[in-house]
Amino acid sequence: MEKQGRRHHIIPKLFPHSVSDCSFNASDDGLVDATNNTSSSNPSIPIPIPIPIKQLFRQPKEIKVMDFFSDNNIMNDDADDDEEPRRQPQQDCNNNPPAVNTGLNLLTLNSGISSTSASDIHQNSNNKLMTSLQVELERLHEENGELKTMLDQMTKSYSQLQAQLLMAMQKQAQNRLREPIKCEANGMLARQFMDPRPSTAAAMDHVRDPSVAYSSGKTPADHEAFSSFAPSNLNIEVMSMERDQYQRRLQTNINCAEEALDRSSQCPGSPNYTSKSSDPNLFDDDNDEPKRSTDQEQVPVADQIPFRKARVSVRARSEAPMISDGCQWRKYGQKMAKGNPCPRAYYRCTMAIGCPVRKQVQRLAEDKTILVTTYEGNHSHPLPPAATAMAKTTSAAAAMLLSGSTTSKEAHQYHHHHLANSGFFSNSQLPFFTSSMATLSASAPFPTITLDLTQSPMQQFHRIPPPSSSTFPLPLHGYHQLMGGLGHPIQAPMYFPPNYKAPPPPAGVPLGGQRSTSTHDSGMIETVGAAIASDPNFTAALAAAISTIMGAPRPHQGHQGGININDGDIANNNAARGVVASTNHSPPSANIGVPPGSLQPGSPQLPQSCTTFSTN
DNA sequence: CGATTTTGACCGGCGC
DNA sequence: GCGCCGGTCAAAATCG
Repeated sequence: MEKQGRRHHIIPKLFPHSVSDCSFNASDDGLVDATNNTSSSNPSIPIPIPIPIKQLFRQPKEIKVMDFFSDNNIMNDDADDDEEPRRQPQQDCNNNPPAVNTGLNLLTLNSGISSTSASDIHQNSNNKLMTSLQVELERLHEENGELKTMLDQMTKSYSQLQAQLLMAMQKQAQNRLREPIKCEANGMLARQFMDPRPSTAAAMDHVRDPSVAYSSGKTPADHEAFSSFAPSNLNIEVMSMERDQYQRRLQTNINCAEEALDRSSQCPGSPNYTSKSSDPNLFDDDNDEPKRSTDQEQVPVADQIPFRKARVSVRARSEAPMISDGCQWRKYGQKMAKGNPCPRAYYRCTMAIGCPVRKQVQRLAEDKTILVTTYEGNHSHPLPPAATAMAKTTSAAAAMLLSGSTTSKEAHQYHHHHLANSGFFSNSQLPFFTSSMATLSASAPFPTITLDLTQSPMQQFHRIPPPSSSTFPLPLHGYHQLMGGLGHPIQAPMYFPPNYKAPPPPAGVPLGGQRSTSTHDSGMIETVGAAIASDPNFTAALAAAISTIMGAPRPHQGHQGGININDGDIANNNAARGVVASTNHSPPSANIGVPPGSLQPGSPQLPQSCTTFSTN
């Protein structure tokens, strides 16, 4: 957590007055105070910064900017200052020589003409005024165009984020089905670590969407109503208990989470900058009654669960101090973590001033060849292709995690019975992502999804989570955060309608073998494919997982022919061996010439560009 | 000389 | 209240 006192220290330095090219927020609540940022050229024109739509609509003063096209306001910079006597250009021209300095020095042209009559002077002054007004008009047109562009961008962003919310809502519905089993193993701890914002968002959609609607009150009757949402064969009691916690979070999230999270990581322009900033319908603090459940009651602050940021942790074998993920990072600290002889390095993204994304890099104490990179926050800037690929890949892995990442037998069964047949996010979508590759650690101080790219498929399949870290499917909350956490929007194919309901398990369809031909599957594959194909650096880590998994029996193999990835067919690539062979603890670059014998039988081959980790 | 890294100090959260 | 620990800051050092 950042120190508040120091934050205010830094903000002026990080956020200069000119923010036309900034897409981040400077205020603690994650929003730019547009009223305090006025253009130097024209105080009436708001700076073209990504102001949340809600704020735009809340600021009629700024909408009045368009009134500058009227003659009455042309010479009056402050359109709202009605008390100040307006200067009437025509009147001034009639009574006095033009006293308005237009800054164009138009008078000098006529200063030498002494024989001009009063009417000529009048006409000249009118011409000057017209010229100045035209200049002003053009300028305002340009600024208006910029504002329109901004609005369009925000509208697009809002649409994307709405899709995210819908998807999150659906995933949460699925998680609710999955939750009882998880609770058996993890108790109620899991929910505690969930990122609240998606919960809020999803809850909002629950209210809207009758397909997943359930009461958000806390009365026993509501418990029943909520429990009725779950299948009868589930642990209703646990669901109800969890719902209590969920509702507390919902309450507090509405009031506080956005602020808390935005303070930490959200920025306008960030993919996750949804929520209150870009969606006035969802997070209007003043007029959000229709968005909330009518029977909600305020939860005391004491009941509020501290909000924690979700993190994405990627494990990969690398001798390099840091794997390249396409972003620029600046190291700002290093600490010796307890229980690990290897120092933990702290980096922050420097691709944009004020980008809140940070990452930690540390080697595992158990295996120092494994590099653990933990990402936190949302980028406030466009990502380069490599970073986008990284994000896509991670999100794809997260999707796979959501599809059924569990380590318990029960959960697997449950996943198979209730989720795998849904057709979405089934394990068969991405054969190279086994369920246990991505896990969420409940023992971590933050909800952390861990993408383990270091283990062989059999290891992963039979992996037993360490006692200190229980694993369970990443709930929606974390997933939603994850999607934005790495600074990328959710891919369109990952969206499914809010009223979607998992179809009943088709008889005779093997579990996990259902091969959906929907665009969701193909979209997922494309997403991951693009990620793999476009990032030769992160591919190195990912290729390890791909190669090892594809080289082993796939219990949920249903995707014949593996993955088609653009022009790079992983199955025919060579270079995964380099990563696979990284288990020999040799520098990755030395793995290029690894004999085929070091590969697992059937290991795919990746381009040689994938054989090395790029180091920073 | 600017950018980046290093490193000790500081702060807040948390458990005892 | 105290100490531990994780995380961050910022001055100094280093790098390119």
